Amino acid sequence: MDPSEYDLKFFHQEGFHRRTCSSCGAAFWALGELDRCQEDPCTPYSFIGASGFRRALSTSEMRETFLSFFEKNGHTRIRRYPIVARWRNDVFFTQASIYDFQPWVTSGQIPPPANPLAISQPCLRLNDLQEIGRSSRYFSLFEMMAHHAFNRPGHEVYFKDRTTELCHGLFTRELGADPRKISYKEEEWEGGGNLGPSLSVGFQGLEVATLVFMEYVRDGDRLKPMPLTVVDTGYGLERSTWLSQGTSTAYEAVFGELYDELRTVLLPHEAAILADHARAINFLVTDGVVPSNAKEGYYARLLIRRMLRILARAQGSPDFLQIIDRSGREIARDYPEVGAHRDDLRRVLEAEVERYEESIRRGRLQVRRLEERLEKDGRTVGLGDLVEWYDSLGLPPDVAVEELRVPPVVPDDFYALVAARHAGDQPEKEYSETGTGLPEPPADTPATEVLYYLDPYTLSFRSHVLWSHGDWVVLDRTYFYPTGGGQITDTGRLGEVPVVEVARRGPWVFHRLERAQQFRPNEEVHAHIGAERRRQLMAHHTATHILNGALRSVLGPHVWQAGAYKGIDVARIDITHYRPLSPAELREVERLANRVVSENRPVKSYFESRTEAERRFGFTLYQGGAVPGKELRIVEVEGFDVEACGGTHCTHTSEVGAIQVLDTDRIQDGIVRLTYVAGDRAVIVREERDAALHEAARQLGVAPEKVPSAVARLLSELEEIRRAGRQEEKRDLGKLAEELEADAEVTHPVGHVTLTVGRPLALNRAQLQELSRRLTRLPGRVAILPAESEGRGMLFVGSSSPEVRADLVLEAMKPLFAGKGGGNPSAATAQGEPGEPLQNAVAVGRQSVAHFAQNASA
RNA sequence: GGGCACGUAGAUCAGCGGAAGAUCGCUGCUUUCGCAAAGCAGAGGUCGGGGGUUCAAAUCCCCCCGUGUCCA
Repeated sequence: MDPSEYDLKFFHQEGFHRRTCSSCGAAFWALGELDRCQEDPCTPYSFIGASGFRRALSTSEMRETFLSFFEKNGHTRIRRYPIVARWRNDVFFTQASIYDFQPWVTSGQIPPPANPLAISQPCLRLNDLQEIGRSSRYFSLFEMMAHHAFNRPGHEVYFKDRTTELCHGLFTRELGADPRKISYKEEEWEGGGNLGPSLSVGFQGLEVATLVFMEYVRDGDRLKPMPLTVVDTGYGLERSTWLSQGTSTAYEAVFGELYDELRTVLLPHEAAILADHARAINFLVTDGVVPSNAKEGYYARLLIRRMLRILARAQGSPDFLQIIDRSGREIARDYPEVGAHRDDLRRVLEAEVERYEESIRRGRLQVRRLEERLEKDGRTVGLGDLVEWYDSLGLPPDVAVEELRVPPVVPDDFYALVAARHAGDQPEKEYSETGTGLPEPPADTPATEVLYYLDPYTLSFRSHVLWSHGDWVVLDRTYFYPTGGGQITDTGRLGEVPVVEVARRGPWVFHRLERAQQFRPNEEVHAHIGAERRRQLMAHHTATHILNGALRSVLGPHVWQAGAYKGIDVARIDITHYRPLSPAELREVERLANRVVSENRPVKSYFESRTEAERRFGFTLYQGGAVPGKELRIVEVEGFDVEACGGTHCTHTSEVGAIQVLDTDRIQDGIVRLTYVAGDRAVIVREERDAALHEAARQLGVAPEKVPSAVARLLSELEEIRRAGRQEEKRDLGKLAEELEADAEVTHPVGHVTLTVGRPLALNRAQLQELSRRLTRLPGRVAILPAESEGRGMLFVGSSSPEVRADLVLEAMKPLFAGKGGGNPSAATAQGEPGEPLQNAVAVGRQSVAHFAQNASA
């Protein structure tokens, strides 16, 4: 980066000088005679025991000081975004304040909610978990305070000079830091293909803020200026608070009493981890994460299990749920939404604790069993076993060791060994963007005016062709709904040509025709939307909102929509929930949903500013995931459910007709799918089910409500018949065995072996086996049993004599009837040719038995 | 999204190419005033599903489904 990038007017006006750190060699700007940058490790912490600022502040006070300072300086205060970044598909969590505005705002596609703005954004970073408690300043969840400005050409808000001036003003005038102890270190920032200069703000050994100026796009080796430049700042709330208090670690400053209490029964780093994780878990679950074994849910589980492991080791430590609750109350002072659903949060976590305990219980059993088995072979459990147990059973090594009589030594790099097992894992597949198959109209093509938002009942309209290519047509205005938000496309026709698909990309709505048709630019077309299909889609979409509301009401506010599909035949909603729905829960959900339908509540769809909508309804608006834009389209089922949604909806709930859930399914740990129908489909499904039930009743000759008991009776009868059949077969075989034994050949005096030879009967393998078993029940018995069925010959040899090995007898017989097979000393079987060869084989079998019996006794 | 482990009697699991087992629980009998316990006897299994290899598959291979777990 060119040094001139950092050569700010502000620095010169204030009398800053550019220096080089004598320790790390970095260039920095400072007022006084500093010869090192003011960051660790070049400068040691100098605020421990003495506040670096005018006075000690709590995190609340620090946050408020920051936000009101920037308000005074022309910024708009913005509410926090969820820490689960639902509006992005490249990350799970909000890891910096700028994530809130990526990608739509930073790319210029939509305007920011305010400009400039100030925010304090809770962020989650889980890559340095091991640092928490070891280092004195790491957190999994931290708040990044920030002021952002988005500069468009011709509308510059502010950039480097003003940013630095504001930063300096905050620390010196507002917070009272000694201006001569601040250093602005020159750095480079790069991310997401963008880059620019940045300044790292150091004070008394601590990096307290970073000022990033997103300015360039990387284009090969060259840098291109960005059309929209962005001021991206980040001020650590926890670090600033720590600095103001001068406590020995940041944890004491941030977690206060809770940390002190935990400290009395636990080691310092354990107390820090517990307080830290408890705060992160509160935010995670509040923002809609249900602990699970996949995706964002796994990180919640990871944090929970880390806490539980520490608590399991420590004697007399407080209860997990109590710690969570204590932490939650603390957070609720600043973020009331975190405290609002404490009971629900407790239920979610209770379920998770149970699952953990079950895992550990199973793990312990497994460990004990395996050690016993190994001991029989004179072996012991090795380190590899521990790694395997952790990886596949989730059993931590320290727990496994407790169960072992002869435990292996657990090395410090145990978790590196686990990681090594995952070295060859495939990375996640690239996300494929939708709408990429669409043609590209000329850039100056005007936008399509979308009218389906205004009136979902207009199904016939006039419009003009803006552009057409092959079978794709872009209109100047349209009521056609393009696939989106889980709702599938409208169909219909343009003039006489059927429209089979509608898609949206950028400012245009594309209509795909059944066949290519050339339209003149500006040609007027009469468009008609397929009414029945649209009506069904509207019913399904409104039903989805009603069900979602009912699910949240019945199961609790941890329920979030994790995906949805509104088709013609069925609709689906996936929700976050920690266990399968019980039949009683499902019944309650269905009843509530249908009551809302029959109450005929108005369903209002309207646009509202994002800020106002979020203020009124909170983030549960974003059930459908990301919704860009300054204005949100709100769909409100009056008094029941409010969501930001772009779909077409009924105007009254009674138009939904009825909601019938067809099936529930656990599609992933922590995600339950409901498949359902509404509107005309619900009627049809009900008719079909009714007809099927009546047909079953007719065939059974009972009333429909008696079908279950009739079927149950039928099934038990069937079972009885099968049992009787099996017994009869046994009896038959028993009789046959007696017959055969009656004319058994007794070979003696040699060998004391009694040989029974059967006749070729139509018996299968299992029957022959059973017969042989009966014939060789007494010691010293040998049976040679031929059978013929389906043109094939079969032989079974059974022996209870140690002198005559069934497999060797069979071996002698095999060549005579082209038999293939084998067995063991007590039973052997082969298949081959039937008829005479089989008879010959039997004859050889007799000789073979005699031979073995004689040799043995000789 | 990927790796690994696991699906066998109501429960917990063993068996890992040649005749489906153990422990607990269940039923009946013996014993007891009754219960528990003990002894004896018995019932209970499409060995997750579907393909394949083999004379023969719970067992080996492939594909699904389900569960658990670790990691992104």
